[in-house]
Amino acid sequence: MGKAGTKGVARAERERQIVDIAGRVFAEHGYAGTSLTAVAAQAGISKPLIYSYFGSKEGLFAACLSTAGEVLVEVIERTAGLGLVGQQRAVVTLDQFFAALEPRPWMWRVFRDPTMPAAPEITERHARYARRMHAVGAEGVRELLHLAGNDDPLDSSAMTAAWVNVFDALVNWWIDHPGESRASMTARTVRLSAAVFGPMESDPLADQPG
Amino acid sequence: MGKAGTKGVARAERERQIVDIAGRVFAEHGYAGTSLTAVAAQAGISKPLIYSYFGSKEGLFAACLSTAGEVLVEVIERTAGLGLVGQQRAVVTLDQFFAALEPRPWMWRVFRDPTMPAAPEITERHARYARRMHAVGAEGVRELLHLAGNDDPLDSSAMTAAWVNVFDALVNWWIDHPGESRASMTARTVRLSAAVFGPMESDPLADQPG
DNA sequence: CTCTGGTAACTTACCCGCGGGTCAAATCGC
DNA sequence: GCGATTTGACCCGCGGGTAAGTTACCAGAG
Repeated sequence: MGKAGTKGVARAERERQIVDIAGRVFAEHGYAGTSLTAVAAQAGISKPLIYSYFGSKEGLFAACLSTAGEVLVEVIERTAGLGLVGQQRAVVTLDQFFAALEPRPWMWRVFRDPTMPAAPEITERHARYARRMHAVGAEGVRELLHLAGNDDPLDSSAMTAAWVNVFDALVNWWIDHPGESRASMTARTVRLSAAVFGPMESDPLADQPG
Repeated sequence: MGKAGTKGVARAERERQIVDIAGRVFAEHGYAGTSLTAVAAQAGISKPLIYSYFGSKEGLFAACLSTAGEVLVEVIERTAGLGLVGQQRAVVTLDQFFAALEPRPWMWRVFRDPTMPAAPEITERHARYARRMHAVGAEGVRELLHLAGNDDPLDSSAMTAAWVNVFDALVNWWIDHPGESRASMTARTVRLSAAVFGPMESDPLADQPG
């Protein structure tokens, strides 16, 4: 594009901007289907700048992955700490996730990208976040199964995978329906949860943080 | 590898073999992450043979996709025709899918490959199968929601997406646990379904086809 | 039964563009 | 001037795709 030379954008700020745009592209086409030329074009900068800041395509993806992982883990652990149970816990967790993903929906898809590189640096980092999130989800699932008299660990494992994918479906459905607000999505999950598990006693969202 | 010249394998048989191996590789690495060189190596043949039979990488994927689509649509439509409802319908459908996927588990992942090429020839073919499957699933979901007094079409759409992903989770969990037989998977879904929806009145698998 | 041509089944060797990655220079703020 | 920021131009391997030749099988002709 233009000439060389600084445009007065500090490194930290530029890095944030690149991560945000790269996240969007990775989310749309997957890691394997994304070219850094495309990312650079989207960001309005040149490819070598990305390499100068992130070292490699994997490095850039790792930065996006860390951003996503930090946010998602924070949300799920904070929500789990509220001490809710059952249906209410599920609905509030979803609501908090929608809130966290509203500004950057790409985080979810990047975190679950099936074409993620197999480099140990990436897989280990991903596994660290995934393990923490999985632990929280599995705890809730065990609780639910225990109430039904089921303590089979493999049942719990399969059910946790199913629950995570329900999550995934709702987030993706939301991304595919940009007209829906966070509030309307949460109301929807309340209705759907009631249809599956039966109605709840009280308003599940009373006194929840914004 | 060896010399040129026919090895006495008829075209139809070779095509089946290539589709089966390509399906496995596509399922493992996704369309975007798969190279035909790798597929040819796996199949023990050379790359031009694949091109001579399938024309292009997209053509090969289309063949895998059609194989998967035909099988999956047949299963879901046949099962829907049994006239079951609610929990029983869900469990029996899963059981029939496990049976159909047992010999070629790659079919499910290929059909749901998010890195699938965007060529109209592919997307249209996929959409045709997906629409038929989706229609069956959506019908069951509408039924369930209607019983709970909910007739919102968007709720139904979101719930159908969630249900399909539950499916996806269980199939992938199965693929990741090769020790599990179809029977043990089905027993597991019965237990999990009971934990979520409450126990069923009768044996859901009485008199079902093998 | 053999010879011969045709065809179907294959392979080696290659082309070419795309995309990851690098170098050295150019430009700007201070 | 000096360092941080930024770029155009380039290298190179990988992977999709192709051209042309090689081998085996199977007619039918003699």
